[in-house]
Amino acid sequence: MMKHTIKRIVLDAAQKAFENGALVSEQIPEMEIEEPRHQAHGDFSTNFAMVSAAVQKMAPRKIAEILVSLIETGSLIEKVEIAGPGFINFFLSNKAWYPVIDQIFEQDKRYGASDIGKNEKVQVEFVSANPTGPLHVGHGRGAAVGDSVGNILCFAGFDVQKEYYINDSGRQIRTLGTSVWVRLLQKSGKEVEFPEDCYKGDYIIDLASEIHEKEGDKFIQKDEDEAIAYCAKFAAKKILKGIKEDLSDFGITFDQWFSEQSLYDAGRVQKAIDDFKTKDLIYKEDGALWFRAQDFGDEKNRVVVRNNGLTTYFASDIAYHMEKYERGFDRVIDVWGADHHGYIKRIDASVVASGRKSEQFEVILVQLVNLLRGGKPFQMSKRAGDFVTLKNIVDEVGKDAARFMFLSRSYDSGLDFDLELAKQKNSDNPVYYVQYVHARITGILLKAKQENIIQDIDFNKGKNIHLLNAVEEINLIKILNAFKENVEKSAQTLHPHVIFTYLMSLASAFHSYYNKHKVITDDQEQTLARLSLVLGVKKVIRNALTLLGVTAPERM
RNA sequence: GCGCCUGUAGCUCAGCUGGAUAGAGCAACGGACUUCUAAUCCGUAGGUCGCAGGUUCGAAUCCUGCCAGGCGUACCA
Repeated sequence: MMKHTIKRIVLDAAQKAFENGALVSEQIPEMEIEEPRHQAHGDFSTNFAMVSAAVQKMAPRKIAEILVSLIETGSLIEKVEIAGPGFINFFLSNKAWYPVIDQIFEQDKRYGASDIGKNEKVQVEFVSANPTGPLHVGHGRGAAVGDSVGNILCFAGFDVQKEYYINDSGRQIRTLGTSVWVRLLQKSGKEVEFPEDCYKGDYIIDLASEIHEKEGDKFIQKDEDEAIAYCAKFAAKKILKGIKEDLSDFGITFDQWFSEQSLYDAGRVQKAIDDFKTKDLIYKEDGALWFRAQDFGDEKNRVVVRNNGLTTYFASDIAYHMEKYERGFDRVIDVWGADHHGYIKRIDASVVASGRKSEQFEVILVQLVNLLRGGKPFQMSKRAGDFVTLKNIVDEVGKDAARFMFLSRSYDSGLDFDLELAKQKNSDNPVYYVQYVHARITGILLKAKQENIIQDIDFNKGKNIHLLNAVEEINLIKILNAFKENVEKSAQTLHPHVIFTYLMSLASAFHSYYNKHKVITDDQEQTLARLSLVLGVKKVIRNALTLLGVTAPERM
């Protein structure tokens, strides 16, 4: 919001300059107010003079001089300088920053929230793993990203719904049933070879044991199809329950669990195909029905109904995405693993074909997780069945460390996740660095309460803010002020690691301040000012951690 | 072959809707605990931003072409 004020000042000065004839054109080209990297360049800087050079037919530095002469310095702006090729640098007075603290106290849990979303209805769909096995590390990263993106969009003023799509229909469920059934037969003492294309994990054997305990050997006599159907239903239900528990332990809840089967039951898949047929977007070839995806930018046309009469996964996905927009979402965001990237264009094609804009469909492609233990790679092969589950990870390193690690860098890059490192309770592990700030501040506030300096460790109004004059204090306030911009940037780019980076810089500034200045001193008035500042820091740390789904502990 | 992602300090990565001297953590080296939690801080050292062109007053950032790595390229899900 500070940026806004500066922009206003620049625009006013430009207008004045035009009115008194110093500038020849009233045109204002696209200009930036930015925060310079170096302190020597002030708190804010604008490239106005440079971008205006062409329009004004004047040297940038000359334009800068005209503007600077019209900008009043005084209470808020300490000084204005011209630098380099024509940057105008603004140096703010300490006083200009104090309102930030008041805002934190006033807005508390809403501090940093934005309204850029304008209540737009957005759906974020993530994880959506097949209920054929437990969630693994890759799902964990997708879950952390999807959940945080949802939180951040919500905080930025979007109307967000989080959804999990359950692929409870189709061949993989039948394969699951077969897998369990074969294990069940083996359990009953039958010599049956385990099929190559079945799920090999130990959890299949566990499921078979459960059925065996409940039902005994009764399935050996039963009709194969009937038995497999029973096993499939039993296993899928059980596995889905496990998935829900694992996600819940990971701090994730969904607004809706959407069943693929329900699309078939409601006739929506057929309806989608019929709809495309009437638009002449479907044709028959080699006994199969094809969607003209190529007409909408895909590399080739895609099958929706196979020559055996069965619909493809793509067919139900078309119906599913149509359904999303019919539910009223303006924007649909899917979080997928990078190995599905070839699928984007085809869904996009179907979305456009059904009358929506391409911009209304976005995919967050999360690159793969490379699991390590003490620097050595871990094998994760679903085929062999010896993969590391999300539950393993959460049990071993904890929810907070896992989530923070998953969000520590952009999902555009592959992630090395070292279990040994995530487990360490020291500075190698960034989650402690940040949580420690929250705990440390709580410690200070508790001490202040004990000494009767404050009534309660949480209070709702800053005191003696004007006494905050140390460089480190002003610096901290500046970072606190930047929280909202970071939320907005994170929401606009759909990148939660922006919040991670922000947290690290705030934590660093706080630890630095803590080591240099004592909060509680003999100077009562100053102590109150500093307590207000650190409580402000505490609130912002909490707000930011909440967006990432990480807890803010009172003590560690 | 084609498509998506990546290539920045010894390692892991920020910075990428163009801005002024490219940042952080780890590792290395040297310091700071009688103090509100040393799970911390301060300092030193470390870089042809994969390579080559182009656009621009200005390029790690945008465009083109190479090179390297990961992933994908089904009438599977």
